Amino acid sequence: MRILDAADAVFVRRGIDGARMQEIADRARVNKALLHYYFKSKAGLARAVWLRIASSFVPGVLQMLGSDLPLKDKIDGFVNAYHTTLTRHPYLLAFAIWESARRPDIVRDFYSAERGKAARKMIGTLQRQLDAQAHVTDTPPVPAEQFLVTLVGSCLFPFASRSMLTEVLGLGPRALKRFMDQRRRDLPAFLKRALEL
Amino acid sequence: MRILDAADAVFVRRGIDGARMQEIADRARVNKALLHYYFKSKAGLARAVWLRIASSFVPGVLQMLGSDLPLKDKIDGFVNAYHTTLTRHPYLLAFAIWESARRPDIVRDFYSAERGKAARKMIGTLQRQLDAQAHVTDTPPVPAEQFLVTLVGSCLFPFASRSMLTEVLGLGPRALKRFMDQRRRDLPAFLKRALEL
DNA sequence: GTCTATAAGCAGATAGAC
DNA sequence: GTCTATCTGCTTATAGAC
Repeated sequence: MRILDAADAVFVRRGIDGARMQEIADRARVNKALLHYYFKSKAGLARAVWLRIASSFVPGVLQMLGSDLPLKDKIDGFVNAYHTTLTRHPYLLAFAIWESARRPDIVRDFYSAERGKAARKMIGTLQRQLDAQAHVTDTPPVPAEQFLVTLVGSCLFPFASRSMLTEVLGLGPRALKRFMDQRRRDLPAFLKRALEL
Repeated sequence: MRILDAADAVFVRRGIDGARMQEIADRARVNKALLHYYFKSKAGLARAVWLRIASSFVPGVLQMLGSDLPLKDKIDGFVNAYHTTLTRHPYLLAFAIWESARRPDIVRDFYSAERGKAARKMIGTLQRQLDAQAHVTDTPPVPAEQFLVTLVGSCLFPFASRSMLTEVLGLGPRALKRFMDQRRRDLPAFLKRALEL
């Protein structure tokens, strides 16, 4: 739908507060009145956009992590998947972080009962794999929740903090791309090393 | 200064676009006109707040990372420092991520020539320590930039994504606190394990 | 369903008294 | 320096024609 695509682009770049209905209308080549006709209010449109984004970026990965793939393949799969999509959508993660912090209810809105249950089950599967690995290496097991957060954080964070990154590391656009390409290769190895995988 | 404190609180919670000069004035117990008298415009006030925040949260840590402390102590120090300050300022990181993504110039504004140089020097020190460690373990050296991003990302990310975290993991406030306390203890160990420190 | 026109309210900014 | 009062422009939202 043209309106949702336009709204997505504008909300993600400007934030819900910074977005203007007029800009969305222009981009969708309709007029403001039509936005209200379909979505009632700016908040309604923002909600629709948010749910669409979450639906397209979260469930697939949750399912993959909950599958019976070997742990190392999950790490590779996760890093590759988000490197691909977040490279294509550079503003998306900062938007998701900000709006989810500002309006926690829109997150709860998305994690309905079923999705929450699926997530819990995914954690269980991950934990069994980590326990098995701990058995092999004869070390204390790593809690699945902690590992998940480390994986997600170390993988996603650079996409959320690009401008801070480029300044601290002093990278131009070219060097930044090289850095991220290297990261896609090296991060999985680093994480596996911590697990002695 | 009362105005800056009030502006800080309001901007961090609502974002620059979502903040209202009236709310800042009320909180500072002055009137809107005075805000403009001191800071000229909303943008000017936001800039002042941003620089104050960055000055108080970044340089100390950069210096610590560039010191000649042993690598393991730096990891501990980093994780402890940010767990303390971000627990005290729960909205701060999401705000920093969002505004730095939306207005990259305010980041460049802060990383003036000297600070950029200090950061580069810090990376150099870190790299020497990682090289030495690679020599000890007889493994390929970890690039300092990559390690830094992994450290920062895995440590900071949960503070930026609290609401998503609690939903995916299904944690209440109590359980979340336990999770973060455990993380403060376990994350340094996990990272050291990857470096075989 | 899609448009034009406009209402109603609010936010940032300034003038000017004290 | 600090206040009250006010201006100006913009933004969401609706009314109503087609």
